[in-house]
Amino acid sequence: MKENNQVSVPVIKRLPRYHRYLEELKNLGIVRISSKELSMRMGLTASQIRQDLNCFGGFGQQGYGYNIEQLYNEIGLILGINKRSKAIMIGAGNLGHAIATHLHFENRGFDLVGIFDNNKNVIGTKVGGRTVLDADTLEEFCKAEKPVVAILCIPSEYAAENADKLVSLGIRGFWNFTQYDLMHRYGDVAVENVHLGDSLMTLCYQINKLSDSDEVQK
Amino acid sequence: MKENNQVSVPVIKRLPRYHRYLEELKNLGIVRISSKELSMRMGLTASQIRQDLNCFGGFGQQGYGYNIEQLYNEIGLILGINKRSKAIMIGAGNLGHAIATHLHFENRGFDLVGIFDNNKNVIGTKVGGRTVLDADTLEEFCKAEKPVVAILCIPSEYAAENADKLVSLGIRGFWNFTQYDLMHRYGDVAVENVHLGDSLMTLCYQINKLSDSDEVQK
DNA sequence: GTTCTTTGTTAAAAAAATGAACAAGTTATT
DNA sequence: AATAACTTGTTCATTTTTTTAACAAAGAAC
Repeated sequence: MKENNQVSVPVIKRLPRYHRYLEELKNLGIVRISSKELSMRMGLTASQIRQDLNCFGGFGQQGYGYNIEQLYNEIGLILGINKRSKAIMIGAGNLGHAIATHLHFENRGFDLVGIFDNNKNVIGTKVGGRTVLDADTLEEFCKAEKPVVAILCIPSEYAAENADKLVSLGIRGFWNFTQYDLMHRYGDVAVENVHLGDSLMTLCYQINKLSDSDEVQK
Repeated sequence: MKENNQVSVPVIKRLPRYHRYLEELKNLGIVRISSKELSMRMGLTASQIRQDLNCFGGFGQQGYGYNIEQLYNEIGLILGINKRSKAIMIGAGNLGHAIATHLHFENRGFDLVGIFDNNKNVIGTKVGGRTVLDADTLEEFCKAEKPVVAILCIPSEYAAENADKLVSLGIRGFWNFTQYDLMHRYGDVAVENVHLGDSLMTLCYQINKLSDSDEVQK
């Protein structure tokens, strides 16, 4: 139970995965689980699980293990997904459209309260039950609604100017789908990048490495 | 120049980022750059850049630095994005549609040669200039075309069965957009996960941590 | 030809992640 | 009630990764 000092990023990144596995176990009707059993299901070590969880508190009991529903809720609390921070989306193109309709924001701590675009053909259309708003009304909207997170689904070349403007309008975090690197640009602004192009290139490297080693074996 | 021993994953994950910065510099017409200058632009140390690049070979020259175009090409070669591995997409829903039309596969080492779905309403429609094929013809298609990578844009509950089948049909890598954890399931199969839900939860954590520390300051 | 720059490389130190071990508390069994 | 079997929280050790520093060697600039 050491909430005082900062928890490392890799630990945080593992929390959603724990959450997913616990949800599945919960839905299977299983009540308790030991770190050992969970570790085997998840492909980790029991030690790592116990240490990860212990960054936030002792949720288990000796001889018993962890109560699945309780641990599931605790991790939800740690992640803060029970709160509903307001999010807006900038860019309602192909990708924005898919993100807006595909993701369950409400299960992950957010409310998607506005979708903006500057394309006259898109403004006014419905995306996942929400009407796409004119980007010109963004400032007005932000002053009224005070969203904290912006989802950037715009071409990379417009990322910097949009991000600067959004920060000035009170945005405190970005879900960044552009290639542009927002990190290190602002002080106290959270940035979560989804660089799909980078991800695809990484896969490319892995594939080529596999076929290289195939050739070596022959 | 130590190509013998395995290069660590974090290094590989940084390569696409170097590639992006170099492309930008190239487009600006800049010819050469030192590790020091690049480090300042990218928010890294010069030492780290030199060490990363040196995993693959000596691409620079003392007193000169790196030739941007050459380094750009070298990193492309390392990643293998000049080859064109065949990829297929499974699932042409919202997300699949967006991925297929939004990403430039051909710049990242892949050719998207087939898109499959089992929804009769989607089969036969065009997605990014490609006709969506019937999932029932997948086996036949794979035997003829021999794709190496599958992009999974299907609901998580169908991920396991589809992945097993695809591996048996010769697929050697997955770009996995489902929540399902494919890792550790097969031996020599590359998996690149894009867990959007996890990413959003991580952002949620960061946002809440920021506002917590705001409250502490007050 | 001298000075300046900057790499590739090695080494060392620091930080972070992972794994092993165990006392102490809980549950199950006899 | 006593004993055995489990399993956590926690500490310590190991491994991995990152960071930093240093410097000979080689090209660039003047």
